[in-house]
Amino acid sequence: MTIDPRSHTPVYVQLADLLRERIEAGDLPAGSAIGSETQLMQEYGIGRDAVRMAISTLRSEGLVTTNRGRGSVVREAPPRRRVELVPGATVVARMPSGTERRAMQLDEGVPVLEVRGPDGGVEVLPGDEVELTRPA
Amino acid sequence: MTIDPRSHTPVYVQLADLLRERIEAGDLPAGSAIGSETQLMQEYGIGRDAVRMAISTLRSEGLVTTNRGRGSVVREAPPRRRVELVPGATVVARMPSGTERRAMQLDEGVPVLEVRGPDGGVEVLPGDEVELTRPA
DNA sequence: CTAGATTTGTACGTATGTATT
DNA sequence: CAATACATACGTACAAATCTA
Repeated sequence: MTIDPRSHTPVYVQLADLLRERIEAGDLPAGSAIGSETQLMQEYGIGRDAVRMAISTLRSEGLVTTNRGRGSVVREAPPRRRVELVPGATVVARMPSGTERRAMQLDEGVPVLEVRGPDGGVEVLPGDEVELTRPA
Repeated sequence: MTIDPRSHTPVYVQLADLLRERIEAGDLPAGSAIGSETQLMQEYGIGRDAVRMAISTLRSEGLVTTNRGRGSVVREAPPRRRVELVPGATVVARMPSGTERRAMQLDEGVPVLEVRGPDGGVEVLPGDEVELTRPA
């Protein structure tokens, strides 16, 4: 699979799709590097903008994490703990605000679960560490 | 509140924080325009990159939606329908993949709820249209 | 420990395409 | 048709964090 600069689909979308496939196929396992910006630029003959936008897309999908000076690696999702939803509770999923995300130390592309108990109390849980359950 | 280009916090983060505050304070109600890129560039004396990165941040938080030729407006969240979590079900929240997002016509910054029933069947729900409930 | 190379982050510029008004 | 507005994509430059020799 390669990239066609004359396609109607943007170059950065093509690169994002390509990398996403490789990740979901297990070709790029969790923790492995996806290549530096310079490498990807040269490998596909595209500009830095396109590379950065592709990586940004994958970051916002929670597929990779990026660190300055180190590069981007396929994200390793933390183990999920089961949280039982108590009777009378309601839940909504949403993205955290910037300050919220920094405070909870969430990676980009990780939603939160807002659980409202029957007493009206609200609890905000990291969406990548939790699996909600209703016991049988 | 204004923007300081010499601050250690990046200009685009400052602008995103500023606009987020105005949105959450109700100063910019749902449906209202946040101003064009050119307007924001001139108003704060910053470059187009900084403006676009700030808006991109808010988009990925689900706070605004952007349309080509029209501009960015504060996002109006659709009404949530209550979905009862059946006994024995489990739920995780995650971001949709690019193809998934396009197929479900989800705005940027909107997570999905992946509900696994006791029979093993999986259902993916739009995170902005659903409120999960466990009846009392 | 230091110096340099690598890598991403921020910020600017230009140009062109596409959708809406 | 023209003006406006965002999208894509290229370029440059410098800063900051990390890694390596």
